[in-house]
Order: sequence, then C-alpha cells, then structure tokens
Amino acid sequence: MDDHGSTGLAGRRGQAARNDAAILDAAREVFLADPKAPVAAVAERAGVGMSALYRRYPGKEDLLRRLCHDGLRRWIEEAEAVEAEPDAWKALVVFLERIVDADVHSLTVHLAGTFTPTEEMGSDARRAAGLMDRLVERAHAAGRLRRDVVADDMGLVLESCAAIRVPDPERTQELRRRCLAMLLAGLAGDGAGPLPGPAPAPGELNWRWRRRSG
Amino acid sequence: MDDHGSTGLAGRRGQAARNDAAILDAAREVFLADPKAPVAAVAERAGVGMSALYRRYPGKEDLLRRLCHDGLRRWIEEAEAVEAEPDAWKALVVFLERIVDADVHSLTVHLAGTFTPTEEMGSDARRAAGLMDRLVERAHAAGRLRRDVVADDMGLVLESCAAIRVPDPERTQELRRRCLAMLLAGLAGDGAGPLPGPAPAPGELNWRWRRRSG
DNA sequence: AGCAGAACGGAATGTTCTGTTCCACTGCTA
DNA sequence: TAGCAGTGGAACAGAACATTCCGTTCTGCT
Repeated sequence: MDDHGSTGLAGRRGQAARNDAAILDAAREVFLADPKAPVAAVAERAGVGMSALYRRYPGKEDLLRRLCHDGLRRWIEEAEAVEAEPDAWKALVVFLERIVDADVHSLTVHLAGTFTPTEEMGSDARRAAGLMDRLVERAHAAGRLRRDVVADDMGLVLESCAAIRVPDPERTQELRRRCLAMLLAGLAGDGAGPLPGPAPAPGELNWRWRRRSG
Repeated sequence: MDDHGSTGLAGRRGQAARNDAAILDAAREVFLADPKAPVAAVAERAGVGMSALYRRYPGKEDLLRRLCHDGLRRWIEEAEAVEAEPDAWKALVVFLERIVDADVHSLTVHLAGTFTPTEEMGSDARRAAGLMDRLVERAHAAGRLRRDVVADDMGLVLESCAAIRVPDPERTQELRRRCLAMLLAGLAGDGAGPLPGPAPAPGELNWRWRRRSG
C-alpha cells in the first residue's frame, strides 16, 4: 500500500496525520495553560471529536506522558545542538533562550505529577542533567559565569522565566526574554555580593517527579 | 460586657478569636499552594469544622477575596514602610525582599480571577502601583537602577520569584531569595546590552484581574 | 462499481469532587 | 441555671470529568 507521501494532504490518511499533529499542538497549548485542564478542552481546541483523541491515546495520562517526554527529548536535542558552539557563554545563553522560547521547561516540570513516569523518562532526565552540568562547567571554565552559580541554578532561571505568562503567546515570549536577560546580566560577572543561601541541590527543583506518597 | 482582653486565650471567645486566625492562616497556605483547592482542605488544615468557616464567610469566594485584599494591604504597608529609607536602592531591595518573603505577590496576583474584585480593591491596586512607581523613580534618580528598567518590570521580578516553590516553605524562601539576588545583580548597573523587547506595560501582568469575558 | 472498515463527531454514562446546608451537641455568659 | 453563640462533621445537590458507545462518512482496495 503506497502512502502518497506520508504527510500529504489528500484523503483520509492525510486527515489522520494532520489530526495527529493538531491534537498534540492543542494538548500542548491547553495543558501548558492549565495542567489540570479537561480532555474535552484539548479536543475542542484541536477541532476534533473525542474519539479522534481516544483512538490515539488509551487515556489522558498517556497523552500527558507523551507531551512531557517529547519536551524532554527536545530539551536534550537543544542541549546537544549548542555543544558545537565554541563560545561557552554563548552556548549557555542560546540554550536557555531556546528552552524559554519553546516553553519546554513547563512541559517537563509542571506536567510532572500528572502522570506516572516511565523508566525511559528517568534515564532521559539523567542524561539531560548531565548535559546541563557540562554546559555550566564550560561556562565556568571560560570564566564567564559567576563562580557561586551551580548547574541546578539554571532550574531556578528556567522556572522563573516559565512563570511569566500573559494571554498573548507572542507577548509572553517577549516578556520571558526580558526576564531571562535580567537574570543573565545578574549571572554574568561577579555581582555586588555572593548569592545567598545554599544553592539548589540536584533534583531539588524536580520534586514534582517524586512518586506520590498518598 | 467586658472582653477579658480581645485576644485572650480563655473561653469560647478566645477559641473563636483563635479560629479566626487559624482559618486565615490555613487558607493562605492552602490557596497559595493551589488556588483551586477545595474549601474542605482549608477547614482540615485549620483543624476546624466546615461550620466554623461558613460562620465567618458567606462563601468560598468571600474568603478568597479577603485573602487577596489582605495581601494587597500588606503590599501597600511594606511599600510605605520603606519610603523612610534614605538610600533609594536599599529601599527598593528591602521592599522586594519583604514581598518575596511574605509571598504577597502570589496572594495578590495568582488568586485574582478566582473571585470578582471589589471597587475598593481596585483603588488599592492603583495606590499600590503609584507607590511602586515612586520607589523605582527614586532608584533611577539615585542612578542605582539600570535605565531601561521600568516600574512594571518589578512585576516580572516578583512573578519570577513567586514561581519558585518546593515542598518545604523555609527552603522555598531561601531559593526565592537566591533568585531575587540573581535578578537584582542583573538589575543594578548597566548590563552587557540593553534589555530586549518592549517593557511590560502598566497592568499587562495583572491580566487575571480583568473581568472574565465568558 | 461496491464493499469493508478505518476514522470520526458528539451525545450518553457513571463516577468523583465540591460548595453549601443542616442538625445535634457543647460549655461559656449573664 | 437557662439560653444561645459557636462548633464538628455528616448529608445533599449539582457540577465537572474521563471514558464509552453508536450512528455516520468516506477512503482505499478489489
């Protein structure tokens, strides 16, 4: 059976393929705005019925998991992409900008806790942490990052930027960039005094990932 | 009828007065953690029954409103308190630290949208904005704040810090302080380049306050 | 041309969750 | 000591939600 090109527009096959994407896009938008949003909201936003959704995912949790895992993979992808950049500081900055622009942090952090994670997600998360470590280490070695900043502080930075949200998505992105710029200016060079408090410990900001104790 | 001292510990009167505070404290904790939390969670946390709650507030919305308005008043209080500080930069920093420590920003911003605001709250909000303007203006005049930062950028800062949250409240406060310090270091002096994008417009970050259009 | 079934929209269903009310009880207060 | 303000917690009604089901459409293959 020929496929007429897998992403072609014609026929039922194309419709289905387009729905695949529409559902994922809608789910991203809806669940990023409110992680507890009802499934029906996703269907409505995607312009499809409930059955189109349940044909693809056994349940809500599976959709959430998929969304989160996709975000995690994107994270790793971006982190690997900037490793080629020779300027360590620029690599870090570009990476953070990309994560902030794509709203990947919310995807991987705020969605956690709404589903039970796979083992593969666990190992991917470890891999991601390793990449972040290296990125920060390089920036330190280049002397461009203030010394009392640790890799897990980047979690603080991303969490801060992801918190900015206004109804218009494009404006949201602009404001987040502005927030990131303020943080970066504070991160570079040595500030007036040392940063207060113990630095965030590894995994401390990912508490939503911990298995529910109830 | 004598009162034995209005906050005294003895008897039914004292019990009631203590419950007043317990309910407000519990409500703050619960609703800050999740603005959509059920009322029963507040009662449980406060260690009281439902009737103790409904005797004081006609409904959930009234409790939320009260919480938010209290936060707004606290905001104004803190802003007025630092006006006496002669060092403009220190005034701004101390103010931000106090707001972050007391988690007042979440109270006034994240709770909005869960109730319909009073007119008095509207005027208080305007008053608060005016105080922020003056605080930033002073810091600018003293040359301690980078020139392309506007008053509404403080909303960005507070939103960022308020987003940091871990299960332990004290640790949360430490991490927020750290986040604030990074932002302040970036805010002081002129950074590497100008801040990107149009600065946040007045009221742009308070969109939750806008009346629901549905 | 004609059939088998993949894909779909959306209403129906059963269940959980929540705001609010109600009632019997307690122990100050006057 | 009589009365009632104050209370705990169960009961209730209705909203919200994930999931299922059924009738329909239209493609892809023979």
